[in-house]
Amino acid sequence: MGRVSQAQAEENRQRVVETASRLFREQGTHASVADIMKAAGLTHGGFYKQFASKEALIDEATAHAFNELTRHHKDGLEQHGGQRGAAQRALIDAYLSPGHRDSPADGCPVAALVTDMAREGEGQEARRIYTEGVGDFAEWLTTEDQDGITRLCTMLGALVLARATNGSPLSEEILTIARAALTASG
Amino acid sequence: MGRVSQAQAEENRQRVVETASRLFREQGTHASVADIMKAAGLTHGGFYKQFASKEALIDEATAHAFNELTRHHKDGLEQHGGQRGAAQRALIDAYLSPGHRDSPADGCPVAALVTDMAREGEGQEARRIYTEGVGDFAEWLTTEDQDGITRLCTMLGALVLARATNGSPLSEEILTIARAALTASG
DNA sequence: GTGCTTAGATTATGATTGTAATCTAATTTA
DNA sequence: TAAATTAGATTACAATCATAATCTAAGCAC
Repeated sequence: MGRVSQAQAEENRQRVVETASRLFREQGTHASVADIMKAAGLTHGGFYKQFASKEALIDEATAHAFNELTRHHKDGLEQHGGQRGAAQRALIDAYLSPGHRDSPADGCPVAALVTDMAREGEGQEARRIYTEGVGDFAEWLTTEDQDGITRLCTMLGALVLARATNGSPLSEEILTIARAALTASG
Repeated sequence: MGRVSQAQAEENRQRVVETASRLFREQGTHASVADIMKAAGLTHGGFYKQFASKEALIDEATAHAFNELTRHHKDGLEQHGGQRGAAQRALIDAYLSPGHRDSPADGCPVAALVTDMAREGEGQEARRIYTEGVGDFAEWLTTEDQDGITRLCTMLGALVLARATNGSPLSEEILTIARAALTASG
């Protein structure tokens, strides 16, 4: 195939970013350019017409995932009529659900990318975005009587541990116990 | 060079396992066979004289790291004259120290491998060992008034988040706040 | 509508990967 | 000590990777 309209091209580019954002969360940033392009319905050679490098895509895909996360938090707050406490409790329940554990691709990027970011170079834009996102998430989780950072650590730790032990009874236990601990205190 | 004594060969093999155990924690299980062998002072071609596959090495290296962890816990308990509470407090302080954050290679395998294990196939021996290790660690952290699983989630979450945000002030904050939260309650 | 431009397909490149065969020198074993 | 064995080095292989040049058909400006 040859050329495509500007609008179509922009839509395709956006689909690549979305697809990458999902595959990176699912497989890590080692997910190959070829796989991403194929999953987006394109061929790998065309990639460099739209992106300067794979690193640039990682940056954009990370930003995209965190924008989604912010929107998700906003929506949650709206759905509970602006009541922060209720929205937080609902978030915790969803965060520590088997569904979220089993679908990292469209789940929390803080959890899905945590190890990839730790291994990324310190100068990467993706890391900057990630760090900013962690701060925002922690702030969002803060209540009068409990710190958001601690709550985030417990939630995230439980989720990644439940994923790593998935398939064993321990995985379910982790989700249940962490949910109880988090909803009891805050 | 040609052959080497059985004792030397066994020592070399063990060094490969130790080196792999460190590199996997530092770089993930994507660390290449060639890199591991080079770091162990050998050439990559000889690898398959000692190991059936890379997967077999991942299994052995994971087991090795968890044996180290168990020994570390035992030593900690001994150093505090068998007083569980004191040993636990010391462990938490060390776990959430900048030193541990900055040295994943000889740090906790539960934290370092968490994402790799989540992405590993469910049939892998390494996953079985990992899951078992998580259970042991949680049990070790249990007190009369607090569940070990929750404490482990908070500790591990804080460590991996501090690593992912390393270089920013938030990273230090995460360590400090999580340490305070964990030592206050238990 | 003609021609310039370009998104995406095709193909190529050099690096790196896991795996394996072959070689060689030294250790075993007989 | 001579023969059989084998740990590790060398080399090779097919697959996969990020990147890039080239091709081509269609959009777009004139």
